[in-house]
Amino acid sequence: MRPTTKDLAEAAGVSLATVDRVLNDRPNVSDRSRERVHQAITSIGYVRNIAAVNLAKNRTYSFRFIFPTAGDQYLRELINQVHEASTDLISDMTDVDFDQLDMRDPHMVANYLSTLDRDQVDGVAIMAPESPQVRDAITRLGERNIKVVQFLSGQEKLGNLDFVGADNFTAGATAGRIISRFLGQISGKVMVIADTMQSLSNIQRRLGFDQVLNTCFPVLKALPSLETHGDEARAKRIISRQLQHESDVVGVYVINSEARVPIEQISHCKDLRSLTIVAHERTPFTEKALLNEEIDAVVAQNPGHAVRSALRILRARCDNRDIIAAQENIRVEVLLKENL
Amino acid sequence: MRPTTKDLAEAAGVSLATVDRVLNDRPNVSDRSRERVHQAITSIGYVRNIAAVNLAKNRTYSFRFIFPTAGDQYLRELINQVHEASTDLISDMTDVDFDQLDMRDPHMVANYLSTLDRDQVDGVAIMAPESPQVRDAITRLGERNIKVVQFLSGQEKLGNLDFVGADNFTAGATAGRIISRFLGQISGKVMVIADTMQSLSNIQRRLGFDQVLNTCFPVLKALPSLETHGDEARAKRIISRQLQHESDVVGVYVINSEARVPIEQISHCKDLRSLTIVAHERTPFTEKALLNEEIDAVVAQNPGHAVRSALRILRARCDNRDIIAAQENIRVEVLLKENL
DNA sequence: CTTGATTTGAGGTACGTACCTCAATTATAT
DNA sequence: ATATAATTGAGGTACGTACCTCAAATCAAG
Repeated sequence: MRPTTKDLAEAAGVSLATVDRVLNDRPNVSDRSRERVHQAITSIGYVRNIAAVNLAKNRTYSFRFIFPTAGDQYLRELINQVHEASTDLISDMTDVDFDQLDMRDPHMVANYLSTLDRDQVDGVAIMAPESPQVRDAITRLGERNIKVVQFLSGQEKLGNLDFVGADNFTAGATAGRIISRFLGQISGKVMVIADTMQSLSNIQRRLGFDQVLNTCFPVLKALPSLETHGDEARAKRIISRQLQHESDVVGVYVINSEARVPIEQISHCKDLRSLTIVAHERTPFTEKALLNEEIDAVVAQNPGHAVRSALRILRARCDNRDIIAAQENIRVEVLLKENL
Repeated sequence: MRPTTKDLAEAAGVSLATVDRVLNDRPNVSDRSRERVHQAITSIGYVRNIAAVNLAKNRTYSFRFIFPTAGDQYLRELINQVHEASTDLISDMTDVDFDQLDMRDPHMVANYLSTLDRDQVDGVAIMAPESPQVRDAITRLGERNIKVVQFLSGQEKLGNLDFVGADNFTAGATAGRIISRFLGQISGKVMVIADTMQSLSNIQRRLGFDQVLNTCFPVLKALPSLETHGDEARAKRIISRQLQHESDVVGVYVINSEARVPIEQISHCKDLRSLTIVAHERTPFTEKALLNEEIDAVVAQNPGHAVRSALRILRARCDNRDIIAAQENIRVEVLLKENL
């Protein structure tokens, strides 16, 4: 049988009340008593029974994901994963929900965050772009003791805020290597398409991509980023124009997670199979395109892992527990036709 | 507040005792009462409080991994992961340990399994090759109500036994696509090296590999598998002989998880960087070789995920809970220099 | 030594569920 | 209708921890 607090009290030569005071950081304990309890903990190998703690505290957890309203298939998949996590965690005294905000209005986002109440929400996972207002609002969340993790965006480590998501420089570099190795000795130009280059994630991916192409594969030239702003008409215009101007495009890299629109536009001008195309994130579209061999590889981060990781981190922060860094590291995955 | 058994009894119009009988499948409950309780469960949304259940049952879990004695770096990493999981789960009333057996002696393995006692072990994760004796012993473990998952081996679904591990056909096919795409239009022969081709996993990887090469990349020819039997001298002999006989070897595929020995042998005869090499599993050796660009890609399954997945499944089986299939699916990962 | 503050111990209740006993009620077979 | 079996309810204890109160013991300062 595992030692209990009672055994611990006995081993430390103090009363249960004192053990309780030490374990829960209550005042009025002499240094000597505290020391003796801590020694006893290691000597008899006492480990708190979490089930009993949770029961006694009768604590429930309530976490919320905050997503943008925009977004196509990948966002939908993230929301699915939140739903799944929600049903999985219900027996764990944890409620999970989400909200969607228009991230183009930082003032509104900050406003929303300032209305969050500690009585209703213990922690939030927020997928929002950098902005001073939002940053301040997040800081004030922390002051109200609402835990925050930055979710798949930002990553500009503000303070000691937790971040969940793959490293975007790595993701871009991985895309760069795949596109280059798949092209072999073929030389030419590579189109780079993004929704926006304002976002830190996209900038970092671009940096990683360029670094690999420049240092390892100088026969390839990466063109300046085209920004679609999520606008289908604009995408069509700028993509077709570039394809007319540049004669020897041999590859395409779609930086942001919603690859459907740009690649559909390219398919109107060129045979996709004649290009080497790398996109990000597994979606119904990228899956189908991989199977059709219309695109060649997808660099992805597992959305289910990301959601669960964010929740584990929030939970650990609420309990003042350490997080297992190795487990929370979101990998940059490479998906090919075969390993979907 | 969440409804408790008391609320449930009230809602169902029965006593707490009857609710308890229904929830824990005890005898002597009329169909009518059972029905009313079940209806009340859904109508008030009752969910068992797991913390309280665990506390009341005061149950501890004890799981054991069973590994081969042989093996090099990948096995060591698996053992590390078992240690980590062990410390992570200690606060979850779960003990985790492992044993190593000489898998070349199926009789001894079967014997070991037959000595396992339900009082000491609730479940085992076995990494053992197929064999009639072992299969029988596993069946008898089930009869003694010890839960079993097949771990990273076997996969010949015997009965409804759980399997943890990536699909090996997929893994081989993925290796095939990478090696072929990386070679581009280069034609030539591809060496295939394994420790043994007796193992089902290796056979399946080879099948997947051949399928991709044959159907998509006919300019490449995969040579017959070389079997090293884990013997360094033998590896040296057969590898150098093949490299002398076959003039146009352009790629190498190492099927089994311990790539160190075969690739070191190849390096004595050829410049590794002039070959396109794909191996399996992330180990200190493959990591270093990827960074040096001596090997080009690694097809891997995350050992930490695998260990945790096996433990989650064993735990779920002990509690007669369903498993979340999506979460337990071990992915075939592709590792390049950039996304290590 | 006295006074007041700090520290300690004893004992209680609570959390939600499991599991037990025993008596009371209801259903079924004869 | 009676005997027997099946079902139900009431009430208890237990799990390990948190958190509370109150009195007793110890300590520090004057």
